[in-house]
Amino acid sequence: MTNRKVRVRFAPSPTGPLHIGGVRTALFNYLFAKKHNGDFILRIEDTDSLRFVPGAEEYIIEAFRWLGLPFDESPHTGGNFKPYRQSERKAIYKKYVDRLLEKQLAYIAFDTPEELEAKRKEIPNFQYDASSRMSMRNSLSLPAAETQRLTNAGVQYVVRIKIEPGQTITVNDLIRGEITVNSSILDDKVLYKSADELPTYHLANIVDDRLMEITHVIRGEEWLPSAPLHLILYRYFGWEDTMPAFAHLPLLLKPEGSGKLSKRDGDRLGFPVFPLQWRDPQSGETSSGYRESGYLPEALLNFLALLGWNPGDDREILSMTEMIDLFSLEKCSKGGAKFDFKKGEWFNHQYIQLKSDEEIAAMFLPVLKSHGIETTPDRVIKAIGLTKERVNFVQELWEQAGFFFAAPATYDEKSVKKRWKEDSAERMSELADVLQNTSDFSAAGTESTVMAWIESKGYHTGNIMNAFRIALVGEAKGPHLFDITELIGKDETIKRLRKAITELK
RNA sequence: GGUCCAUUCGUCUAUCGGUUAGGACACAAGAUUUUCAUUCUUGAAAGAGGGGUUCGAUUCCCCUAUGGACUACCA
Repeated sequence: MTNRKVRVRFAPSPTGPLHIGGVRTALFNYLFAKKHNGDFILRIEDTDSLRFVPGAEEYIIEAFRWLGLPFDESPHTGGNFKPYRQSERKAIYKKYVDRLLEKQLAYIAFDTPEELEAKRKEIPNFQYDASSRMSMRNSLSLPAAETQRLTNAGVQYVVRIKIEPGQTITVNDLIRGEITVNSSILDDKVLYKSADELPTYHLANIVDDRLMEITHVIRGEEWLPSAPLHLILYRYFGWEDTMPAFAHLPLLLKPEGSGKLSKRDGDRLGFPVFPLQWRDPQSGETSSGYRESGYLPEALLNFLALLGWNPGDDREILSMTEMIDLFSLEKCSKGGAKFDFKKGEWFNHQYIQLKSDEEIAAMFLPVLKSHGIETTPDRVIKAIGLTKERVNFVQELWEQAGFFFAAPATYDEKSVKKRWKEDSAERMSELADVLQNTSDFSAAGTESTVMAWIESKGYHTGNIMNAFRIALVGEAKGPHLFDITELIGKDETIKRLRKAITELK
């Protein structure tokens, strides 16, 4: 087992958009695989025909493409272990179900959902197991001929695993150590449904992991309670020698209060819980996505990686190669992590600073266009160089740099009240004249001209400059004033001064 | 209810028996600045509680409390 090639899988169920917790699970799988030069596989677990949502699989594929986590094998990229969609593996599962039945490690049960529900109402804490199975309708309690008659008649049934009570089951978890339970607390889980000829998760999971030669199962903590069942299944099949190692990741929790992270939290606090925007085909309801909210995939991944894992030192900004290099399951924490989206915003800020002005400009161009701005790439790049350090998201660039491309439509009331003095209109008028006669309109040239003028007149620098800023920007914000004048140019600068003079008086 | 898992600043975390318990986000103050930000500096901020083991426990064990997951013919 030690010399087997590392192979891990991410196995989502196409029942809706990918949850951010799922993205993190996938990321950890990816990091682990790449760290060990192994394979990262996508397997679509669509064994629940009732909950299938159209478009969900495409969403998953698109999300991973955006995130930049390529699969070595998947329903779309193919591979040596196809098919990778469980609904296409029906025949395979049937074979293994029959094997369990033959070895009498599983049995056929005819109890209908209604009967089971009635039973649960009748008996508190009812469990379908060794203590109760003989009083139910199944191939263990019924005469063989009757079982035969019912199946022949096409009566729907399920196959249940036959759990031997009183056994001590110990599962070794790479993150948590040994977990021991008594098999008596396990119930005879359904492995297969005749209704759709599909297995349930538990059976499909074991069979596929075996057949696909998965070496490590890295999944969320919600699977911990069923790990003993999976171990028993491996034993029943006689596959314990190649059984994958298990690692159960801590859960992502609500930012405040208690409970696991849900879509509602995102709506309430204003952050996405899905990588991409999702429109529910049933309700038509739209949920926001990280991509549409302006997150850079690298930033999202870096942020997510540090929720439940640390590199072993104080570094926080880590490239994908660094994360792969440093990753280890031993460094994963055991406790759940509250989702601090504020820190996610900070990560995005950091990654925006890491990008070149050209790259950011390319992302900002559509935003400008949406505001009806036509301009040259060169101007956009320069404007971004002056403003990107102020923003967490590309979209915010409009607030911080929009005035480079359009004169203020309105003037911020507060700023005007505080900075636009009684004599401001008069001073700005004089300033406009001074600028009109300035030949060198570079930032340095304009600055020395204006400063000399202020000094010669004995004006208060702050008063002049603040009023000037309001005229150009519309409020008391923005980068160095003469960087703005240089970029918007002489004509526009003077035009904005005149406009402010008439509008603010 | 039962089973399992977890528990260090508000949050993410470091610490693998001996530390002034470190870093980051958020927060506060200060510096810088012609504005607002950024940036920089500084500050406040933690071992759930109780028993053990030990010369010595945040660290190991037990109990309690709290939180979480699971308990479907869902994954």
